[in-house]
Amino acid sequence: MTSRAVRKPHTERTTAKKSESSDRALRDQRRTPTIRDVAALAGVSVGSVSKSLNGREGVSTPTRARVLEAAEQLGFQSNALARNLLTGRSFTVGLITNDSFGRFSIPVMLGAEDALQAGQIAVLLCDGRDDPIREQHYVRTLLGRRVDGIIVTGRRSDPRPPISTDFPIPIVYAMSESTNPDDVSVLPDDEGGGRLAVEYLLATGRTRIGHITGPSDFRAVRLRSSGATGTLKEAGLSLVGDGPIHGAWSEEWGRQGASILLRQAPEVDAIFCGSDQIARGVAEALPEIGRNVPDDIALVGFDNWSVMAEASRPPLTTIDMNLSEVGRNAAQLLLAAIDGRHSRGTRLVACQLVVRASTRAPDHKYEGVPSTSPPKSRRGRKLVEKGG
Amino acid sequence: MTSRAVRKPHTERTTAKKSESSDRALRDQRRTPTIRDVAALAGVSVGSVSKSLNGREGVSTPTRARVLEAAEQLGFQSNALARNLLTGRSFTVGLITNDSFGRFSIPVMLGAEDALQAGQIAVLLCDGRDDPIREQHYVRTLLGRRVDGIIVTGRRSDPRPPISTDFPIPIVYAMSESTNPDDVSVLPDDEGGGRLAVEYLLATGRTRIGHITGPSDFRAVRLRSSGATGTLKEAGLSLVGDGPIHGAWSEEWGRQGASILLRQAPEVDAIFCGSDQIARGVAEALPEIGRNVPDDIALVGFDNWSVMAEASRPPLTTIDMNLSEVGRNAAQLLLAAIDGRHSRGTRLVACQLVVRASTRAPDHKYEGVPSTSPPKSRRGRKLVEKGG
DNA sequence: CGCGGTGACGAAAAGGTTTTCGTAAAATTG
DNA sequence: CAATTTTACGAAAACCTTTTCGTCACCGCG
Repeated sequence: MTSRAVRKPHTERTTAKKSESSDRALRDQRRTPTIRDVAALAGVSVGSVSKSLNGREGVSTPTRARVLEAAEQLGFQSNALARNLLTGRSFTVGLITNDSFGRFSIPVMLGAEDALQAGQIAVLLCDGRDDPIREQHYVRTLLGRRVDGIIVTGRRSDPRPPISTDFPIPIVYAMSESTNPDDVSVLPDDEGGGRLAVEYLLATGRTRIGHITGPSDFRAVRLRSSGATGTLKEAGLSLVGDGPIHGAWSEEWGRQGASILLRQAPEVDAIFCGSDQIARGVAEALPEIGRNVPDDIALVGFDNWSVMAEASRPPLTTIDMNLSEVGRNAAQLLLAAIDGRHSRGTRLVACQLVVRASTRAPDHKYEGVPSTSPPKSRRGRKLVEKGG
Repeated sequence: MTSRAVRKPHTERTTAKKSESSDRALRDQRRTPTIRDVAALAGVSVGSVSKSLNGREGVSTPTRARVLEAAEQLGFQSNALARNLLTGRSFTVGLITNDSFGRFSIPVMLGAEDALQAGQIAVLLCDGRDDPIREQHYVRTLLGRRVDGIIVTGRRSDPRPPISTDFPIPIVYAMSESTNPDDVSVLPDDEGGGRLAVEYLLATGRTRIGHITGPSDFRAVRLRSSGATGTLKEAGLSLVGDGPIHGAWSEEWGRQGASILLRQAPEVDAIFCGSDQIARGVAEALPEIGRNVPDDIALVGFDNWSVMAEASRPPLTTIDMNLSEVGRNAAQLLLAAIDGRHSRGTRLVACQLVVRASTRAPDHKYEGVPSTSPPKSRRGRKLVEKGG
């Protein structure tokens, strides 16, 4: 370093500043080192340190090496606060969840977190608790923190009002659609899931299919039903009994629903249920009524909630909503929007059939790999422009 | 504003600057307004705006009102990045989770988020996935973002190695203890939970108690067992059969375990299970062996996982670990540490008994409110200095 | 009327980084 | 060897806010 000072008279002032900085660094060693400390230790200016550390050109190889070594030695870590202030971006997005119970939004969150962190973006977690006031508070806080975007997730029976119109940063709604058709939403394809279930039952030779599901004021319930009935219709069939049997999202309801359906339509040979919980209740009740699963009656659930589907006797064939894929897609759309590539409308993520013992076909007719329908290439790419 | 300028000649330069800033504000209206824009609109300096907005003294009432109105009009929101850079604090903590399945760490997370946001602190979410490399990466990132502290949560069978020794910011481990006794950890009181279960069974007149639980290499399993056996010992009793029966964390194992236990000890009149899943399996199997729940055999689970405990037939009496309380405590300890009030050692959060039909006492002898034992005042305040 | 005290406000620095611009040295060319 | 280009580096501005300090005006009191 001395040789440098000799070689370059104009660095004298720098050298002076350096020793001064060194003193400071010595004085309080506990302080996390700044770029100035690195500059002082390497005997260069802060500008050169910045260039070296960020791989920019305009600095010679030996200098760069010296800087890198100094940074290493000091354990220097660039202060993101300062950098973000300068760039005006925080490299952070807000994640507002409204599903405290968490069963649905957790996989979505983790999928989103995964996709975002791959883009070097951090996630600020906010639990909105379905409280609009709390949510607005979070939105304000997030704006104050200059997040680059916001993901809103939550399980709701119906589309939700948008957080705000004319918002300064991009928003993506995951698992909960905004009522504003210009907003970007990502949802599981509940209707496609219903189709998948019935297609598979038909393919395994079942024709007298019943449907026990959740409350009819859930949009997902209506979509799954319409997917199921639509597929039946195309095959010239319809649901046995008096159509979909609506009740609560519980095993208890599954047990009740089973006996109701069996009374309405004793000829039933397959039941498509609106959730794994319901399906499990049905699986428990059927043997008590004298029907065997899957030989007498095949059973398909919904959610692929493994702890339910696997613990059921027999384990449940079910529809997986690919929730983490929903989260990943939402995050990718948000990243694109942050990057200026805006989109609009609702995007559906395809569901996937997971086969377990509750539908093992009595005649083993169905040998295909059902989870490849719909084709992989369409997965998560089905874009439906709705409204507007 | 003009009157101001007249009254105070020395503000002329300011006035000039003001119009210049106004031009800038007009030029690109999309830009989020800064404190300078507010200052320009209100006709005061940025310093005065800062004082007005933060409720500091040194600014007259009319001026303050004018500033507030200007800020309102512009929708001004103070840039947290700049403020944090100045204070050196980010008012953010990192939350590293290692329980991707989420059933345990989600309530902890939400409890922590709740407590932190009450302290105006945001939460950066990181999914460590039990991968040390990934975890280290997150730690680096978090340090770069200058978080004020870190909470590490995760479900592990045993204490985990600390993230780092000699760390510049406070760390609290929640639901997973650090092997370093100087670190701060918050855990549910599994042993106390075991005591609670057996105390209640004894109080309802059961004396021939069996124990079916999870894998013995889980620390929680050993603690729950020892709580149970300890309480029995104090009553001059011991577990029936050959002691704790270990198996998997599944309903399937519960079913198997039930028949094993019944073979070992046909006289059993109560079973304490290591999880609700196991208990539910037991509840399913017992009637098939000809034993009624709760009349012949009382059943207590662990976790209070409502979807399991309530769907079981009969619904399960169980032990609630107060997980969100664990999270809240962890957050409060972290806030205290950030505030300079450091602590050390492991803190246990008391469990709580939740009574449902699986233990309804045949003689209705037990009428107390069991969930008040241990006393509320002790909840979450039991501090155990371990190690060192 | 003059003096001191007080209150209101502006100017400026600080916080750590990136980026631009200017300058000096080195390298290249004729 | 002179002239020109290239390269390397330092200085300084910019990002936005908070806080301190200095200054000016006004009020009250002697």
